[in-house]
Amino acid sequence: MTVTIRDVARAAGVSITTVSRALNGGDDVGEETRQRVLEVAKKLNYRPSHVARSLVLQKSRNIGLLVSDFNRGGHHFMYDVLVGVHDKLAEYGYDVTLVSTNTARQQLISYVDFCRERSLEGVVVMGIRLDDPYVEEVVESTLPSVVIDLPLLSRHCGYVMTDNVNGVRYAIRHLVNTGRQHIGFINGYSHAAVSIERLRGFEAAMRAYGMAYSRDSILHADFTIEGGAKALADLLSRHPETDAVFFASDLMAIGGIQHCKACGIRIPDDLAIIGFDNIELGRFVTPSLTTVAQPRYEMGSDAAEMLVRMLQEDEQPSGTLLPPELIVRESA
Amino acid sequence: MTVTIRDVARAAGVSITTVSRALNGGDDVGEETRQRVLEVAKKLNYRPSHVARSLVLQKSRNIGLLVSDFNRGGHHFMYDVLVGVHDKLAEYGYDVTLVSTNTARQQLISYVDFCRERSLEGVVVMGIRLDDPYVEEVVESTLPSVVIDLPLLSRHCGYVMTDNVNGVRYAIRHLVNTGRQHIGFINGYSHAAVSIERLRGFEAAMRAYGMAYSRDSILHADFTIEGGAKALADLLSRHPETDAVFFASDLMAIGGIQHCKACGIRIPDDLAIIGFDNIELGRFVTPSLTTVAQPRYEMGSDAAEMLVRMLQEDEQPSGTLLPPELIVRESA
DNA sequence: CTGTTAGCGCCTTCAG
DNA sequence: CTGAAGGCGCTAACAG
Repeated sequence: MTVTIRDVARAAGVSITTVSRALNGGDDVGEETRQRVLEVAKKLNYRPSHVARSLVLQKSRNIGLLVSDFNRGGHHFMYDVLVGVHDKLAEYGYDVTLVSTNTARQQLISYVDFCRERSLEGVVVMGIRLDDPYVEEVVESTLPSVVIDLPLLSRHCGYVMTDNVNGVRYAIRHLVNTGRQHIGFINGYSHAAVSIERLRGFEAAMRAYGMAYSRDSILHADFTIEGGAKALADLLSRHPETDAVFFASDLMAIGGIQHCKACGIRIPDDLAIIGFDNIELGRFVTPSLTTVAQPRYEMGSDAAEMLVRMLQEDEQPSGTLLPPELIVRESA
Repeated sequence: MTVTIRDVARAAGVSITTVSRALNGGDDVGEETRQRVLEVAKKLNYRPSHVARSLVLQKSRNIGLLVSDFNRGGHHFMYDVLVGVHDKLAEYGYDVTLVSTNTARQQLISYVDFCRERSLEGVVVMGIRLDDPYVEEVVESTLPSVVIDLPLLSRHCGYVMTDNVNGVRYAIRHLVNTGRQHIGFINGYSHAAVSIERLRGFEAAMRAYGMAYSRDSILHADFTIEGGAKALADLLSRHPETDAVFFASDLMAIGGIQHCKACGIRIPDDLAIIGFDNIELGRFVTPSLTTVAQPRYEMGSDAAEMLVRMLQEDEQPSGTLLPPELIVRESA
């Protein structure tokens, strides 16, 4: 049925060894022998078995893409990252196997064991939260890994994420440059890693641009539309003088827009609004949303690249911050 | 380094064979022997190598998820389907490997050969178009496959897609039930498979509900927002009496909404609008979009299920139509 | 009930 | 330059 290296050897009248060498570019094969082998291999449409090769080489050239909480939202983000990971890995000749924490949990085995069973050489992790029980495993295991969007760093674990601090700074700078005086900030869950960074970015930027702000013009919401609307209502009741608000996510910002519409607040005339994430939706709301974009595809491909270097060049993992981009639309 | 079956055998004082049997639930092992083996295996944290097992069993328990045109538009569609495929396959103990047509093309090998190299037992195909050169290969190869959203059927190839005809019918029925008299239809590319079905559905539904319509109240656009807006303008200039329009995609429908806003046409009072796809965006536009939803996750998991049955029960592939759902919001 | 033997398809010393 | 032999980790007859 399937044609193996043995069939090629027989048809070419040489040994299996010679076929292996000819196909893998060994320099110790006669030129005409090699040609003959190549021809035969092609005629027979021979495909070397990756499984057999993996077994003997003890390398699978297969990398896991661990998705924590697979079926939760966050689609835009995940899909783009996934494509970036895949493309880069394919470029280097690695396959990618989908791994979900759910599956491992079901089978009651650790994710590292899950990967070991499959001889995965490394893992790109995405969608994981700081309070996820897997975090410890990822950081401490010797299985090479690169985490996306969470600053986990260890001997075998690197990360790639957006430079949140600068992302926030770009937004604030834009608001300052367009003459805003009273800038509020609606952040996400206070314990989320990105929230902490974005808060840091906000404070740093406000200081850097010489803007005063009070502690209670910084609110927290839950990353949802409703939460954003409610938080903005809150903020405005405390500080009616507010003329600009930076939201730590687009969804919350859109909630803010809806609130303004309902209250007759004009955007951006009365109030400027900037979000964070650049979800597709932002282009289509009215007014369209000014936002800070994360380079999703690049985050994936850079993570993949780091992992490959760890694997092939034995490079140390590191933390990479990717530059965000301010996308100016109508809302600010 | 890694603990193999041999280590377990030694530690338990039995032969490799016995370990294999004990672990795989063979009934020809003494109960106490089995217990001892299991204990030792657990203590050593032994994990059987899938690679080795694949080689000897000639089964990889690995399925490819072929994504045509990977980096094209950020399809939420793709992501949901992908998750559905993964979950179902994981349930049955299959791994899923990402395969993109780009990669195969780059390596100048057919996608079937690509899968053969990796010993993939079958493939779920998504994002492929009727005019894709891979279609022929998918249909004719003996590699078991299930295609999503394209009715390809052969000895080794089944499909899962949304029942477009009924989806359209639900939309039309809703318009009729809410008293609309002059219903227009803005379809997608005329050669796209789904467009053909949706047209069929439209005509059948109009007939079934006794609604008159003229040929030129059926237009084609290109699935984009701009295209939808333009097509609607066209339609209304030809048929000013139109009081409802069904769009073959949400994006086009949103274009329609924008056009109406620009022209002062009130939705749904003057004109009812229904889309197709249930993209996330639809919930957030104003007015929010009534639309026909496809069961994306189920499409993925059903496709996976069919494939598993083809593999395990040697079942014939078939064509499955999944029921769509009308989601009524403000626009109609 | 248990161990021995023979591979799965491939790569890699080690001898010619 | 080429081939023979051994083995990667595991399973499956075939004997005891």
